[in-house]
Amino acid sequence: MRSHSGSPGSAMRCRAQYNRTMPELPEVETIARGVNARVRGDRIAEVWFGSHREPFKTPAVQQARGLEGLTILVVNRKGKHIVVELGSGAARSQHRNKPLDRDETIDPPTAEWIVHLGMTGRLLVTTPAAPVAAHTHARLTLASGRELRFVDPRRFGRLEFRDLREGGGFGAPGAEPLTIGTQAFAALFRGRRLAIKAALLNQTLLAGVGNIYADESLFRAGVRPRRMAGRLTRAELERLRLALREVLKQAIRRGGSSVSDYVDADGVRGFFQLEHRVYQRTGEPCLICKTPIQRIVVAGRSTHYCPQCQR
DNA sequence: CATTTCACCTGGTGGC
DNA sequence: TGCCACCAGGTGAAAT
Repeated sequence: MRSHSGSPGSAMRCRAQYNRTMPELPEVETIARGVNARVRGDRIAEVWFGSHREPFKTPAVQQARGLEGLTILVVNRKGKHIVVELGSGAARSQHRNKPLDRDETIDPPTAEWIVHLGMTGRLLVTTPAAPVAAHTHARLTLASGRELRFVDPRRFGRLEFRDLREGGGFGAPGAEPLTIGTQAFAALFRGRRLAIKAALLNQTLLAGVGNIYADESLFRAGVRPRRMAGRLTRAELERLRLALREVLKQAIRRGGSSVSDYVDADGVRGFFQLEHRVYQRTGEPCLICKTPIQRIVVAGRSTHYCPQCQR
């Protein structure tokens, strides 16, 4: 057993280890927007799947068969999932010269391609000639000549194909943190006996919050990560809701400017690191009160907080 | 049922 | 130089 907390060496090691932000709600939102801008309206001409084992929720053969020939109507986000709406594209020609808004579809979708990036997944739009990165698991050749590629070294990502004629569309189980209201937010945690941090990470309650934004929002709300969720006061819950919304919005704003870098190149880089007030700042002084930031483990995840500012 | 723990997976890193 | 243990974390299954 080796303790980590407080050692400046370990904090630096952690930082150096990741030059890419984990895909949580803001990153997925940014990626979905970027990919949408590049591929909407394009037709999937040919599909290649590379992995033999199972990073896929739907078997690769079935996905390939389903995807080929369909037109990408729009790319959206639900929680941490990227949802690619697909249709026959039959009506496409009538609209060829008409600019499309993000949420406008040409015709009703007949299928969906769900992409979850896991920890290290990337969804890239490239030329077919672009070098194929290691751990490329899927390549969708588009009629325009571009390629949509799914790359995921750690294989925590998931790909799923849904035929909407056979079943319903994908719905994230949890509420959207950007739009949930005061009462509904409070109701999520009522009577719950687990740590608030664990509750924030539970995707069936809130969809899209991961380790970074859980820590950052708890810091901004002044709430300790280990507090029992059901024991938070109304005021604390409202502070948390607003802090979470604010921190996610801020990250999305920041991400917007780096979309082009991301989609064509190599990942979500430098999105939000500079804004981190507690995440991976173990041992460094709190930006408010100078108290060293503490690292503990909650719900099996490294958790960072200020013992002075968070009660 | 609610909650907790753990396996999955790879690359970067430090220690020896 | 090389080898190896450790660790990051989203998710879902298994355990409690």
